[in-house]
Amino acid sequence: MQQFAIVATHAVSQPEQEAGAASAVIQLIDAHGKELMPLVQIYGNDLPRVVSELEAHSPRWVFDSIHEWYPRILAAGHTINKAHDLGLTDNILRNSPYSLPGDYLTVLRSQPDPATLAPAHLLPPARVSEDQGELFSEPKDDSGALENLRTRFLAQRAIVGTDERGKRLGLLIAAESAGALIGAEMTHEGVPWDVAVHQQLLIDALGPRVPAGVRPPHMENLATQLREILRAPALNPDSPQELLRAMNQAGITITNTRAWELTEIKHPVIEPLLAYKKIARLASANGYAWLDRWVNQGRFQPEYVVGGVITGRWASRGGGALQIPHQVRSAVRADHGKVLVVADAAQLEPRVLAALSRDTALAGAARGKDLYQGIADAGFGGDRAHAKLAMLGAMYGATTGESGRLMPKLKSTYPRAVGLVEWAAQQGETGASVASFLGRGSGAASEEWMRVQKRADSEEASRRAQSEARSRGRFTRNFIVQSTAAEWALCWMGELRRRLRLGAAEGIDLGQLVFFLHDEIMLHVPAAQAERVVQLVHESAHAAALLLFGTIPVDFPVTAVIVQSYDQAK
DNA sequence: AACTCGATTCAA
DNA sequence: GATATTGAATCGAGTT
Repeated sequence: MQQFAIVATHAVSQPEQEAGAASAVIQLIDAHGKELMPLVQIYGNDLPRVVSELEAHSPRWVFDSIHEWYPRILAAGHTINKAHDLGLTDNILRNSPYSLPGDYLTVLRSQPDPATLAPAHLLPPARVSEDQGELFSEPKDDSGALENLRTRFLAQRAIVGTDERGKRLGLLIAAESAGALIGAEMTHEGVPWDVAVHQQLLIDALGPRVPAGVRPPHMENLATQLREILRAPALNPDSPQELLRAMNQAGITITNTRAWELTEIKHPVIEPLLAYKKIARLASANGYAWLDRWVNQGRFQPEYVVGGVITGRWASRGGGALQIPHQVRSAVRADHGKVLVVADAAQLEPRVLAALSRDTALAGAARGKDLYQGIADAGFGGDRAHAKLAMLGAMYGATTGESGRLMPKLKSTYPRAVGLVEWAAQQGETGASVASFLGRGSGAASEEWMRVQKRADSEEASRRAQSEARSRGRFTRNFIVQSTAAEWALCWMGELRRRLRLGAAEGIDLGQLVFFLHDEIMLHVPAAQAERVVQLVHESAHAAALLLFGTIPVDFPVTAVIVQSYDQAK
């Protein structure tokens, strides 16, 4: 029998707390909400220990926010197996076309911000606290209280159906919550970061360390060169405005100072300028300040914001985890006796499109390891670059240029796949919403957007409406692919975590997931287990596709390599 | 002093 | 080639 353990803060007044009242409570219930044992009271910081003991019942832990609760359990050295995140689930249910209609959905949709409170009419009357007159008492907030969480949990379960759509939605909710567990665990572990290696590469690129606020030696040298070449003795090359002005005065006709535009220009200033920009970026984004701030005791520990992107991709906080430049990846090094297993899904999004659209021709092209070569051989005269350009253009909504010109050819070769993204774009342009395979909704168009569409009364307004419609079309076009790819990645990681834990249960330390980025994962693994983990990574990818789509003729290959440092991967 | 916004560059 | 999705972070420069 499935059991659920609801963890709630025990909302008590200040005097009660000082008198030694419980800080949290745990209620164990079955799927119908029936209580299975008396409330467990938690005192002080005893939560991790109690959770760890109750884990023997293998319940699904219900939290208002895994992100808020799980780190303190991890910090105490414990982990949990399964969980349900009420906040993340609310966010999914609010936008999903698969949520069953009813009071709870109505309430969710009436709250534009993430819900933290159960709808009042679904709750028992609030207990009136006796210390309302207290001048210095905190305002009462029952959002984390047990009855509230229990009601929300049961209401959420009630609007997930048992048909195909309900099953998909249920899988999405389980995967999202598993993702939240994994995110917290990865933050806890951290990416192994060799500070000495990083410092050395900074010295190589920038010169010896100087105090904050002083320009590093190699940058200063280049700045001097730039000032001489441009005859602008006071130039601060860190200011795009100053730089633009100085370059214009030197007779270089440009309108911006973006690196990729500068590469086109022939002028003696370009080479040192590009060199300056490159190391300036390193110094400001991943220099000494970054190391001091974000790497502690050999670990980079960014926070992951699960579901932080509308498409279901993760966002991150702290240290720019979504953009670790290749330049510094040699500093990501396994501890002694360990290795990194770095894996990524090969051309995930077009494969997802093949699965979504049931396009057997595209599935055929995806049969091999290299999907773009498959497309190239099927209709682009073996020209892989063109095939890739066309495919990306279809998924992003390119209309002009090379990519736009290749579209008719792509559409005639893969009518179902291209037809699907075009349908999604059309939906978006009319203000409708679209959804991922598992039912994550894109959200309806904003009222402001609708207003702009309706107005369109002048030439100018009409142009703007057109442009915004197309822009929203590109968003929904990409949404169906990106969001479903994110779901595949969640399932992949979830399956992998399950297998790693099975190993751990048998007393074998298979290492930990330490990093995730859209379609790429990194594990920190005891060297002796590396081959086995690589196996599990492949197995999990296969299992994820099966879990998501069932048996379909689309492959989802992953590449997994065993390396000592991150720069050795691909 | 604290905030916001645009420009830029990095990632998938 | 020049074009299209989603993000984070820093800086300068302007605002409150």
